[in-house]
Amino acid sequence: MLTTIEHDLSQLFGQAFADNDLSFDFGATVRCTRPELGDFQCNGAMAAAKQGAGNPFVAAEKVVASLADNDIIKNIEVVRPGFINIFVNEEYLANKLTTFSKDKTFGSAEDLSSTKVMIDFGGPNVAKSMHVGHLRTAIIGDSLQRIFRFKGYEVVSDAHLGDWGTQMGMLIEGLKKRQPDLLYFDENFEGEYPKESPVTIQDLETIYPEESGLCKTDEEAAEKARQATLELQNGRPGYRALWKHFVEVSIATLKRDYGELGVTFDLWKGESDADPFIPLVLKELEEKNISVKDQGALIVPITDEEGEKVMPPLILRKSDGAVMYGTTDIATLYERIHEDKADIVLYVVDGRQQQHFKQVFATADLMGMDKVCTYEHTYFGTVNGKDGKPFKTRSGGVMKLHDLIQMAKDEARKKLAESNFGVDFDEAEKEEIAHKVAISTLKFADLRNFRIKDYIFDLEKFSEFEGKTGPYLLMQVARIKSILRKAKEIGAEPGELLETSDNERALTFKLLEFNSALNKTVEKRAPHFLCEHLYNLAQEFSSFYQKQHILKEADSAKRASLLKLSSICLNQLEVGLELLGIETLERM
RNA sequence: GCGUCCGUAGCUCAGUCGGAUAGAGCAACGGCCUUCUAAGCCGUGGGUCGCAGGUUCGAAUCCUGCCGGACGCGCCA
Repeated sequence: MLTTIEHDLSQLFGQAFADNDLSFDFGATVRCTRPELGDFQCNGAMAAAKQGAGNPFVAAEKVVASLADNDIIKNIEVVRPGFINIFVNEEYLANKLTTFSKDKTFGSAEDLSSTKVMIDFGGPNVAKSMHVGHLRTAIIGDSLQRIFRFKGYEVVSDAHLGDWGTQMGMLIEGLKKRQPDLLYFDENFEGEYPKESPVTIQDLETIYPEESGLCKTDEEAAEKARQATLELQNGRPGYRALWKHFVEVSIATLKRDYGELGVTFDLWKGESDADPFIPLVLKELEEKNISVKDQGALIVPITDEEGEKVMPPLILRKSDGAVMYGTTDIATLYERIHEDKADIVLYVVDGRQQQHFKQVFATADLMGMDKVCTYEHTYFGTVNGKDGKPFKTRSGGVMKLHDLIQMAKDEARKKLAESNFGVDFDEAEKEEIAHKVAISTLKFADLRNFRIKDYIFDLEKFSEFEGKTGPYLLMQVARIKSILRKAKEIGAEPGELLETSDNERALTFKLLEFNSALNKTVEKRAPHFLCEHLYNLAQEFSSFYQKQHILKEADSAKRASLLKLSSICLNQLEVGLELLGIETLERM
């Protein structure tokens, strides 16, 4: 079992506290906030004092005096009011890093394969092409699925297409207006419908916004769309056949867009797949007296313990009989629990839907689903433009994802052309570099911000290649690879890690922080902790490599050790970037 | 009106189950390429952590109130 230094020290100190009749938990030891004072610090004595253990300084000294013999601590000091500062010895440090580096996951994976996590992200809608609004859920969701798998969970991701709501009725009515003679609209038709779709994705992308706009002002058109939706849900054959074409055409395009981003899903299910479970859910809700009729609709009132209404109810059936997305969400959750046997379901969906998920989850709780499953709205903030309003193009339109990627690529190409590098690279490699740099820029710029907060994403940010960015990390990876290649050419290979020197100390500690960064990422479902770690790691390497010329090191054992340290660093950077969904380059 | 979230350097953001002197990137200024990739490294300046109370040996972090901003609020998703 691999244990971190923090863990080893916490055990050691915990025992010392226990030996003084104080709680073991006071032994919790963390990295020191002030590196010049120590590598690690234990603040337990002060916490103990608060709970009546007397003078914290005295308590700390007692604890230190009763520490067991160990090979970890080089130097220890008690500072008022009761801090215990620890320096660890160099040999222990090198051994620790050697042990961790031998594990593919740096000791962070656990056997969690019996816990099934379903991650619902993407949520693209049929007939709508991907735009910036879909960027966050795709990037964050994809990163989370990679991270949870890496940690050892069984993970299933689902795109959960928006394919069952009123927009389907709008599309049907919109198409009927344009091509009324299609046999899908003939109620008396009983033959086979064509395999070939009557519409392209371009058609759908034209029809949807027009109809959607129309329904906002034209009550008659809106009513027709609602009616068509209901008929579709009730199984009218022509509508079902048509709808299937809409979905297939859309998925093909979505797969292309997600492919460009490097995002994949295990399942391409949609709201419609929950349809068979809707009757089951409605029946159970009725039998348990959870649902009630109200103003012609079937609803679930959301109340607190006293029965006071705390928010609007969840609407299961509209007064016209059609179901809503809350209904399909409940039915989907039901399916995920009863069919898929999910233990945890994460919804990586915009924070503006918090109330909706509270309604859905409250209903699920009433049905007792919380007894067998944990469900969370892993929400994220809005992507805003420089004006603080949701991001738009200069002309005020919605920025398409594809265009966004092209812009980032153009900038990357420009930057590559300006630099001294890559002059001898062929066009294909330059193109690969431009693509990976562009994707890394977009992904890192998004992931480095704490999920739940809104953030400003302006055009300049796409072309930001300096500082705390994706390309910076790709650069460090390329540099280390280059060093290792050159080392190989002169016959130098990574070898055994020697006792950690002063210049390697910060880098070594940083490498050993991978675990806690990853655990925090998992615990909070927030990849920015991992981003922060990887950036700091890359910086530490840069700093280390600037101060010490590896290939010019005359002592071959020392050189082998430095190469080893570099290769561990490379490995951790590559593993970490992969968890963010960022692909690395051999050179750039 | 009710509810949710946010307010940290000129700008963009970390840090928030209480710890020591609040960090990073960008922008500004000053150094470093005949030396492993300068998309880099080293350094300088820059802060009433929205405001006011409270709890504590100790508060950006916890509690209360206020101010400012974003978002959501029965038959769209």
